[in-house]
Amino acid sequence: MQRAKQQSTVLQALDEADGPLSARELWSRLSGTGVGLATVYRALQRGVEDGTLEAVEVLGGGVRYEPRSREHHHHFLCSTCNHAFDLFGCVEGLESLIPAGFRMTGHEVVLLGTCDACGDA
Amino acid sequence: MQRAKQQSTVLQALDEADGPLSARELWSRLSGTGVGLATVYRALQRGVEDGTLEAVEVLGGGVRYEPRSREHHHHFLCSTCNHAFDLFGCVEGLESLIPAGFRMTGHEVVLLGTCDACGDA
DNA sequence: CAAGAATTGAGAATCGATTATCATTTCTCC
DNA sequence: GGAGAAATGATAATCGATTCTCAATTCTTG
Repeated sequence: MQRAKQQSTVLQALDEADGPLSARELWSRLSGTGVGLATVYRALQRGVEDGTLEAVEVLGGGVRYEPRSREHHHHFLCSTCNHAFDLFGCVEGLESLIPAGFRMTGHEVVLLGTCDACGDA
Repeated sequence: MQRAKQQSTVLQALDEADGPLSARELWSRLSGTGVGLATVYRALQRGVEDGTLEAVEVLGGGVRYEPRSREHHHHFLCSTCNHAFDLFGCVEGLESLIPAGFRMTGHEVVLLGTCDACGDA
C-alpha cells in the first residue's frame, strides 16, 4: 500500500464528512485503505496544532474533529446512530441567560433526536 | 464516623450545588466527611436508577449529575474553574435549524466563558 | 443484646481512549 | 542509486474514570 500520504487521506476523509468525527469514526471510514489508528490520531493531532482542525465536544462520544474552515455552526446528534451532523444557522436570545458578573465568550448548541436515515426505520 | 447514611449525605450535597457535579467534584466537596469515592458512585448510580438524578453531559468534564427535580434549564461552563452552573430560561429559534427528515426530541445549550468569581482575577 | 442483611471505604481490577515505542517502509535530496 | 530523515502500522503502555471485591462496620428487627 501507498504510504507517507496517509495523513492527507485522513484529513480528506474528515473534510468530506457531514459533521465532526471522532478518531474511531474516522478510522472506520478508512477501513480498506490500510491506514492505522495511530496515523489517524497523528493526523488529527497535527491538524489541531497547525490550526487546520478544531477539536469539538458534542455529547456522548468524546472528542470529535472538524475542519476549522467551516463557518459558525452547531450540531445535531442522532441518538440512534450516535452520529453528529453539522447544522447551519444559529439562535437568538442567548445573552438573556447570562447571570450578572459572568462573561460569555462562546456557546454551543446541540439538538438531539433521530436523523433522516434512522427515522425511516 | 457515622455510616449507612453516607449516601444521603452525597445526595444532599448534590441538591445544594449550583449546577451539575461530576463524581469527583462531588467527592471533593465531601472531604472531611470520610465518604469514599465508591460510595459517591454508588449513590449516583442508585439515584439515576430510581429516577431521582439525571446524568448530564455538559462539556469538558465527562458526566455530571443533577437532581431531576430541576426545571428545564441549561448550563454555563466556566473555562477557568471548569465548573458548570445552572442557567434558567431557554432560547428561541431552535426548530429552524433542523434539516428535513430529522426529528428533534431535545436540545442542549451550553454557554462558555468566565464565571463571576473567576472574572474578578 | 443477637443474627443476618445492608452499607461502607480502600484499593484492586477493568475499560476505553489516547499516546509511546519500534522495526519497517517510503520519501527527499543529492 | 544511496544516505539519512520522516512516516507508518501494530501493538504495548499509559491514563483517567468507573466498577468490583472484600473485610469491617452499622443497621434492623426482635
